[in-house]
Amino acid sequence: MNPSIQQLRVFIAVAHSRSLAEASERVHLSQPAISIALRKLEENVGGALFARTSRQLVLTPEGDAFLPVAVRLLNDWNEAFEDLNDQFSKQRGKVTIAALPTLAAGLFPQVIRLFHEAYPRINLSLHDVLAEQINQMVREGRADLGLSVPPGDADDLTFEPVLEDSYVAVCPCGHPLLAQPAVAWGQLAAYPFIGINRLSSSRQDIDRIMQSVGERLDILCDARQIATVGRMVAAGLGISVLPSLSFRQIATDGIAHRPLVEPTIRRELGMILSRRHPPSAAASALCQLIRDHE
Amino acid sequence: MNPSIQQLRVFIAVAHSRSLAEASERVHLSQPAISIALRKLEENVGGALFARTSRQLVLTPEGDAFLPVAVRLLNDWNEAFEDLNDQFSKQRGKVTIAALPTLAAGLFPQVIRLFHEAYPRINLSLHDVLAEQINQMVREGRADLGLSVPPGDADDLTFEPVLEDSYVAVCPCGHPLLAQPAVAWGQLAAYPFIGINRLSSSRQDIDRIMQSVGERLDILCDARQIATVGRMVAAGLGISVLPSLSFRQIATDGIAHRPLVEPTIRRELGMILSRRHPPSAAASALCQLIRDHE
DNA sequence: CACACTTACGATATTCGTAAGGATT
DNA sequence: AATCCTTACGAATATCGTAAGTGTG
Repeated sequence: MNPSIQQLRVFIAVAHSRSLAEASERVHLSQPAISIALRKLEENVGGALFARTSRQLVLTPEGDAFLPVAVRLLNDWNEAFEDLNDQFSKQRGKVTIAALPTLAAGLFPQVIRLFHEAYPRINLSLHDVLAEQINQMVREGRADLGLSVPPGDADDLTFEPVLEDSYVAVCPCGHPLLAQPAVAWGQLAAYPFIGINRLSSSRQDIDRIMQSVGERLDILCDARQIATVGRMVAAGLGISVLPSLSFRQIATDGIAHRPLVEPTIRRELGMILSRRHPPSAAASALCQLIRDHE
Repeated sequence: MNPSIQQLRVFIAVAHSRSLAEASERVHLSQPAISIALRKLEENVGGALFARTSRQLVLTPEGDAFLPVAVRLLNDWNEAFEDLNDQFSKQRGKVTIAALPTLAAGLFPQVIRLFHEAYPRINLSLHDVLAEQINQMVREGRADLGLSVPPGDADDLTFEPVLEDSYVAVCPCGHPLLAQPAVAWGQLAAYPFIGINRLSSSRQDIDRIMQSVGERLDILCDARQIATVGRMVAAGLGISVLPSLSFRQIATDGIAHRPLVEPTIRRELGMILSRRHPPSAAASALCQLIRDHE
């Protein structure tokens, strides 16, 4: 009662070759199979697509008018499913990532390179934004994947830890704090401090910890870019605290770092996914690569 | 290995209702059938279209992107086959007829009315042209059907007789020939003659017959329109010969007719079809109606 | 008789519905 | 307990290939 894709393929092959025998080779079917498929199709549409003369087939006017429609139908069909298949076989696709600047610059270059080698035709789009925006983008489906600190109370987001980072004190060379193997958080209050963006997750961590040890930073100024913090410290304006991953990015002559202790803070970093928006195949592949990376 | 139309239907129904149970009602299938069809489709395309959470289904990004494509695919599919079905069920279509002017005006009005009553949505297009042009139009597929005299030596045309006509002598009232019950061809030569277009099949018939009886018409003039012939005869300019079908069309006061004998000619009229171009369903229906008409 | 399409028939695959089995609210 | 999805299984259907049949050049 219902025409099938296969019947459409048969019709097109027969119409183009005007012969069942030749069509059977194109479609990789036996000649009788072609004959029957064509007959079934004609029963389905309620009339003859071909006029059977003695030894050859001729398209009826209806068949002739239907042929281009059938070709378009089949092409659209194939194209649609090839597209879909490409996406699932990760030969095509797009992944949008929202990552903390620290991770965007720190973890990303290596991961991106590996991913691009594995799936060269998948497009990667990276947004380096702050933690709250990351949560929002993942929540709204504007990003497939977030790379950030745990999202806290958001029950529509999942967090999967990937690596742990720690905070380090960053000082200009020759600074007294560098004489120690490690620096206690409480000691930071004694020096001018170069802060990073108050909205950033690390800054909020830092403020919270200082509060918990009962001290207050002597903040000289805040910078939005980590590199700026590095240069200001190198210039001797003050000291700072950075996640060690961030420090690695700006490590240059003139500054040095010491681990921060009392308390020793582990900063958990990982992947954020939405519960409401399932990950695409490409995004899942990237997640798996990130998991396997460490 | 190959997705099916039914699987596409299921996918769309599930995507729109976000529930297998509800989709099963739309598609008129059992719930397990929906579940399996969806799973098969996902196997076919190589990835998940839905993310199965505890009790509800959520489209994956791939499924979400595919949904509008699937809808378009299915709509195109349905539309194409509905069109085709309409053509075969004669609910739509077009028939182009090439007919001799005699038949176009004589046979046609009744047949057209019957056909249009039976198949109101089929478009009829009529070309009243001469016999040679009819043959050419049918041969080239520009007309589905010819209504004419037998096409002679054309082996790519078929002729099916429908009715026979005879020739009549047409005279103004009071003309001496009207005194007889029938007129012999040989008697025509004695009076001024109003001819019809030399290229028309009836004229060629007439000339041939006159030659065979060894007489020559005294041709006053030729007219292209049969109505013109009628008026000229009525005006007393001369007599004429017309197929009786044609005479009926122009029968008015002032002219009368008598059958032509010696020889008694039967003019065969019928349908011309192409051997190379099979008739459309609509054209076949018209042919059948014409056959049944007499 | 060779060629091209059709029919016949048995084997395989797909699809469906009923019934039973989880899992979640 | 109720709801929803999944799995299991037997039946109906569809599709295919081999083989035999039909008709034309």
